Formats: sequence, C-alpha cells, structure tokens
Amino acid sequence: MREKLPEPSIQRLCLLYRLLSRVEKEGRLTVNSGFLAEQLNVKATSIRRDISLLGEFGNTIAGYEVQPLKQAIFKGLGLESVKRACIVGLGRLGASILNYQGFLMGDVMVVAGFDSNINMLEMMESAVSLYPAYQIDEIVRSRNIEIGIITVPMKAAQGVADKLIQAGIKGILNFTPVVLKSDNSRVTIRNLDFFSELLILSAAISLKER
Amino acid sequence: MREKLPEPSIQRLCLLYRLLSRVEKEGRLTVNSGFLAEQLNVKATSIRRDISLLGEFGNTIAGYEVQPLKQAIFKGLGLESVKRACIVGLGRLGASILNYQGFLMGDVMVVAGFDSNINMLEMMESAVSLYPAYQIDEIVRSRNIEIGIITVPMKAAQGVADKLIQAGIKGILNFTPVVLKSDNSRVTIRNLDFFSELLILSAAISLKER
DNA sequence: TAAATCCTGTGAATATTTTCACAGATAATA
DNA sequence: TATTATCTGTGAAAATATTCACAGGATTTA
Ligand SMILES: NC(=O)c1ccc[n+]([C@@H]2O[C@H](COP(=O)([O-])OP(=O)(O)OC[C@H]3O[C@@H](n4cnc5c(N)ncnc54)[C@H](O)[C@@H]3O)[C@@H](O)[C@H]2O)c1
Ligand SMILES: NC(=O)c1ccc[n+]([C@@H]2O[C@H](COP(=O)([O-])OP(=O)(O)OC[C@H]3O[C@@H](n4cnc5c(N)ncnc54)[C@H](O)[C@@H]3O)[C@@H](O)[C@H]2O)c1
Repeated sequence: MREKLPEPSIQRLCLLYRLLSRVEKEGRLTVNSGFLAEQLNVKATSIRRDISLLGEFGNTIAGYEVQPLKQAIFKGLGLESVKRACIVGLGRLGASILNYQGFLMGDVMVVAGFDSNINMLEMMESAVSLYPAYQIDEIVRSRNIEIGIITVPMKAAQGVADKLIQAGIKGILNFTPVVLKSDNSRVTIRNLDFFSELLILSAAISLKER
Repeated sequence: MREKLPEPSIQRLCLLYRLLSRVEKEGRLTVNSGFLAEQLNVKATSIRRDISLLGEFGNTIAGYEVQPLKQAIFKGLGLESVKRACIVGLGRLGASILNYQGFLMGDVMVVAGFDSNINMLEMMESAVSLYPAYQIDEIVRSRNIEIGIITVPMKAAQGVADKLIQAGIKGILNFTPVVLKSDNSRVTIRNLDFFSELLILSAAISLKER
C-alpha cells in the first residue's frame, strides 16, 4: 500500500487523527472530505489524497466511517506502539508541560522528568517520576524512552541532546532556539521555538501588507 | 527585487536572522553560505537562494558581511516595524511565556496580557500591563496591538479569536489544539500545538523504522 | 428499474521548492 | 601579473506537493 508518506501528508494526517478522536467522542459516525477540510482549513482534495495514501475506503454517499478511518490512520502512521517520552528541564516551560493533563491520556506518554537542580526536584509534585539529570542515560535505557522533550536553557541544550542521543533516544522535541546538531541520522529532531514562530508571524503580516 | 517570498524561504530567513544576531554578538564579521547551512541544518544552496531573493550582495572570498546581510533580511521581511503583541490567557502556559525575558528585547514586543479571571490578575506580578478579558477590544485598538497570542483553554479559544479579530488584530499565534476559523482572510493564523507536534514526531519515528 | 444525487479515488496538469552544476567575481599567492 | 582557491548567484533540471476534473460507485428518490 505504501511507498513513503510525504511529510506534509504525515502532518495533516496527525491533525486529522486528533480531529477524528474529537468527532468520534461527539458520537458522529461518518464524515466526508468536505467536512474534514473545513475543520482543518485545507482543501478537500488534499484530505482525500492523504487518506488514499493509506489505502482505500469503501465509499458510501455519506463519506468515510469515522471509526475505520481513524483506525487506518492509527496504523498507517505507526501509532500502535504508544511512545514513551521524558522532559528534560523542569523550569517554567517544562513544568507547565509536565503538569498538563492532556498528556496522560494520549498516544504519547510522558513517563519521566529530569532536572539538574536536585533541590527543586524534591519540592516538585508530579504524577510522573522525576530524576536528577545525571541519570538520563540510565533511566532512558531502562524505561525504554524513545522521545526526549528539551526545555532547558539554551546553553545546556546541545549537551542534553547529546546525552539523550547517547542513551539511544529516537526523537527530540526541542523547545530551545538552539539548532541542535546530531551526527546520528537515526534521530529525528523537531523544533518548536516560540520566538521564531512569532517572528515568522510578524514577517508574514508585514509581507501580506506589501 | 521581489515578487513574493516563498513561505519556506520566509521561515528560513527568520531563523537566519536570529542566527545572525547571535553571530553578530560574537563579533564575527563575515559568514559564508556553508557555515550558515551547517548552523541551520539546511543545504547551502537553499541559503544562497533565499538570500538572493532579497537582492544581491557583493561577494568576497569570505562570503557575506554579517551586518549588511542581517539588515537586508530585516528590511526584506518587513521587520522594521516592531510589532506589538498581547497574550490572552495567563494560566500556566501564558504566564510562563509572559515572564520569559527573551521577549522584551525582541523584534516583537508583548505589551499586554488578558485573562478572564480578575482575581488572578491582581495577584500576578508582571512587567507588562494586565487587563481583564472584556477589555480586549478597547486595549487592542488603543494600544495598536497587531498580534494576539492565545493560551486559553480549548473551549474559550474560538471566542477569544473572534474578539481579537473583531478588534482588528492582524496575526494570531494559537497554542490551543483548536483549529481556529476566521472569515477574515486579512488575519494570519499560525498554530503551535505541542501535542500535535509530539504526535507528528512519534509518527515520524515509527515511519522511519519501517 | 431508471434517474438524480452525492461521494470518493486518482490520472494528469500545475504549481512550488529544492538541488545541481557552473559561470563569473574576488581575493590571496606565487 | 598570472594562477589558484574560494565564494556567490542563478538558469535549468529534478523532485515534491497541490489542485483540477471527472469516472465510477453507492444510495436515494421517483
Ligand atoms: N518560558 C517560556 O515561556 C519559553 C518560551 C520560549 C522558549 N523557551 C525556551 O525554553 C527553555 C526553557 O525555558 P524556561 O523559561 O522554562 O527556563 P527555566 O530557567 O525556567 O528552566 C530551565 C530548567 O532547566 C534546568 N536545567 C538547566 N541545565 C540543565 C541540564 N543540563 N540538565 C537538566 N536540567 C537543566 C534548570 O534547573 C531549570 O529548572 C529555554 O531554552 C527557553 O529559550 C521558554
Ligand atoms: N500548559 C501546557 O503546557 C500546554 C501544553 C500544550 C497546550 N496547551 C494549551 O494551552 C492552553 C492553555 O493551557 P494552560 O495549561 O495554560 O491552561 P490554564 O488553565 O492553566 O490557563 C488558562 C487561562 O485562561 C484563562 N481564561 C479562560 N477563559 C478565558 C477567556 N475567555 N478569556 C481570557 N482568559 C481566559 C483562565 O483564567 C486561565 O488563567 C490550552 O488550550 C492548552 O491546550 C498547554
């Protein structure tokens, strides 16, 4: 069925997956590409194309059945294996993510938090286990953690990334403005830099007005 | 010089702009496309293409001069006009962004915060002015705010967006998982949904292993 | 059972983005 | 001054991604 999913399709399918979860909860049984397109703000053709990359779906006059479609994306994107993640850096941002409930009932589970400030660790309340940063290697290996979320100060970012990669992590979600280096192409890195996003937005606004 | 900058170029140029700021601070006078490419993890050709979209730069054997290049991006992306932004929703995430110092010395300035919980506003310490949410329209207009950062609970997101758009905002940075609707194409919307990013990362990892 | 309606899936056309590959410009070197 | 080395800028090719446009299937209606 598949060659290789285009990156934009992967992204849209993830959004679609989450949309379907919500829609399912509302009790809706079918959706058509027009509805999905409207909800996600993309063209209906893209939706149909993306979905067709996962195989074929019968077609009733009503469109797609929610449950099977969701299931197909689930499998098509390899979400069967719920990934385990850790957060490194439990400051303002890290702690706010850590305590955000949405996580616990997801397709990715945050199972550990690390910080170099040991005193602070003792003060923190958290549903997930917290460890000092020097245990990253040990814990990532022993608890089979595949994803690392980096929310440490800029200066510490590359060092933390190195440790995570060393420990065999497979993916990194990087919240710092640092562009992380990895000699290991096995590791997938995604950057989520608020300030760059703000700058891009600012530029987009200016350019639109030209 | 310009037709219209491609979206990917805008994004890379923003990252480049920030990189140049750092590089400049380190006292470096010139950079070449190879160095920039390495730092940003993209191909050198892309860098040269992006830059060439902004016009031409003399070319010494050393590459580009940092200062003029930075300036060119600055103008090319319309960053001359420092944009004023506000944050709506001062909970865990919103407050953490609000208090993050990086903001105050940037190309975008956060000048106001809003929350519907008035008691909380009185408790909060902040360098920027805080207002109750019902004043959004008034303050956005009077203080010439062009960007709105949305960090309210999902349920409130569309309502807040509507208010901001109503008040004449030009861009929205949306941290909620809600896909915001706008009948007004004047408004640029960027989404920054952590959980979707995590899901995309998770999918990317799985698919890479196939 | 025939007609009308409302979908999906997808070749083919377009549009966009990236990459190649090299001409030409500049500085350093001999 | 000639030679060499090191860059940029950019046509043109290649790779990707989006969109069009419509055939054909399913369901409803008459
Ligand atoms: N706070 C925000 O809203 C915000 C917004 C955008 C970007 N960021 C980025 O997120 C990162 C963190 O920001 P923050 O405001 O949460 O910072 P913070 O200072 O509040 O927290 C950083 C935490 O990392 C810990 N730490 C430092 N070095 C470490 C190491 N080597 N290993 C493990 N832990 C270590 C510190 O003890 C601290 O608890 C920064 O890179 C920042 O640029 C933050
Ligand atoms: N906390 C995180 O780490 C995190 C991570 C990913 C996404 N998010 C998203 O960010 C958003 C905020 O998350 P949070 O954890 O900060 O929530 P929170 O509950 O801590 O804060 C929300 C704030 O918004 C205020 N608010 C509610 N309705 C409002 C309205 N109509 N106008 C103005 N203010 C209003 C509340 O008073 C509260 O202070 C959510 O949509 C969440 O999905 C948060």
